[in-house]
Amino acid sequence: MTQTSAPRTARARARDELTREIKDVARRQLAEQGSAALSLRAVARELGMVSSAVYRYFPSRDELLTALIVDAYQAIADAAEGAESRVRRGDLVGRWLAIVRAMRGWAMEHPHEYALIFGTPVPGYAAPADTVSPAARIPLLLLRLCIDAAEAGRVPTTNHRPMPRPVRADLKALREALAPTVSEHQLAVVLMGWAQLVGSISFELFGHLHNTVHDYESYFDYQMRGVAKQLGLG
Amino acid sequence: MTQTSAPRTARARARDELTREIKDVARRQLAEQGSAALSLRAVARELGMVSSAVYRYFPSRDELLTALIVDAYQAIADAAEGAESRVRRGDLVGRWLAIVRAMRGWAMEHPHEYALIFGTPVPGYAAPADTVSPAARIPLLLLRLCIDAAEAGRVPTTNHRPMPRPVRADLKALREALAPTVSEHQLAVVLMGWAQLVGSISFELFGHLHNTVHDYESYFDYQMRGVAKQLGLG
DNA sequence: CGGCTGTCAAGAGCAGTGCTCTCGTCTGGT
DNA sequence: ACCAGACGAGAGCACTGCTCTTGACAGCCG
Repeated sequence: MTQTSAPRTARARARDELTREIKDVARRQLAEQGSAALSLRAVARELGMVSSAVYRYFPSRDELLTALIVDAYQAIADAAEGAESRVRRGDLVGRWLAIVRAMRGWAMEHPHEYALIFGTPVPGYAAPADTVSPAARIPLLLLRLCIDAAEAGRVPTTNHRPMPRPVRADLKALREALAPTVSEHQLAVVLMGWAQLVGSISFELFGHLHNTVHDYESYFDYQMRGVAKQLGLG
Repeated sequence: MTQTSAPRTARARARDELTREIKDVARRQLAEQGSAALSLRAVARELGMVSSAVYRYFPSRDELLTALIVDAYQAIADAAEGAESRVRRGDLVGRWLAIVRAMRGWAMEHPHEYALIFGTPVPGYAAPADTVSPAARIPLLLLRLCIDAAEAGRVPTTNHRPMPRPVRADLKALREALAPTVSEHQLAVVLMGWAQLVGSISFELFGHLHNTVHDYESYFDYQMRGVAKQLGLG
């Protein structure tokens, strides 16, 4: 019953290792040609095994894809958290910029994996429960940032527009579940900031700014500084 | 050499009709199961022909998909333009809301077609030139709206942040090519508004607001009114 | 230590895909 | 009336995800 990192039996060790190898090869193929081109048979071929053997480790192609999705969520969240942690906690704008730049950087380095988690959901595929907690890491990171901002006395600059009742109700429930100390307005602003962040990266990555903007990085920075201002970070 | 709407020969007429039928069936299959499930063979089967015959009309599956993409761009632009045209031209916020609501409505009715044009680009697929002009229709519509706003003396509410030199250069080139009368700042704001609009619809459609927001329509309206304010529409 | 049980890789096979090539047929313009 | 070109049908190739069966091996219990 020892849950140590070293698996008990040689069989179990081999199984873990092979599972990891399959994921690694799959991730490489995914990175090179995109999710649609990810083929279980091709993975098996590259590993020198037969396709049916892979099914001992992943019951279906979708299952393998889900494992990669979870990994991708973790990887981009690691990048964001890592970058943010290296900034002085009092520097709110710096923390925000660290997060968004890390996300954009990761997305540029792993476009297909980014597309896997923030692009069109794969057809007829419903995200399993395993994905929701990794997916929430960055939003929660942003929320903590805004809580710190609130504690420092900073509030969103957007003039307080009247909020429709159903929106207020949704945000109230969310607030009570996640962060009782922030206001509905702050939550609304952070949610919009999150959408704007992901939308911005996707826009660039999916080519919607082609022939429109050329210095993407400057434009992204400019845009994200604007969002930081909206968030009331500085 | 008569370029009339009625095709010359019976053969040409049959060809046009069949081309249209193929697109219709393909669009239906696309709407039902998404782009990945679009199969030339299935389309052929439904039309009572053999798969190779379809290749007389579309040289490849990608070519058929491109035709559907162009149609989708035109359809959503038609919806947006139609809705906007029914609003009094002096009502700037009304025109903006008409456009964004029409876009969202069309997206909800045709999620897979929306995903085709605003989601992850299909793997290894470079948008052909035929798509760029239909794709630009809505951005240009928004630009005209902002020009009207400028003529009415309305300017973006965002306090004029310093704009990095490369961003200003990009926007200057864009401005001179499209709308010499607007300022770089207005252009920047309309570009961000466009990104926020598409990002917002995609976020909802791709399920990123699951368990977060429940009354999507109210939230969307609330958010888009905020963007209207940023755009300086009212 | 021996046998039983469950895991494993391998192979064959099914149904489906995009796409190509060939082969008759029929049509439209000369 | 003829003939090039368009057309539909069919066979076939290489590929996919996935299932089932078969035989070999490892790990556990008596």
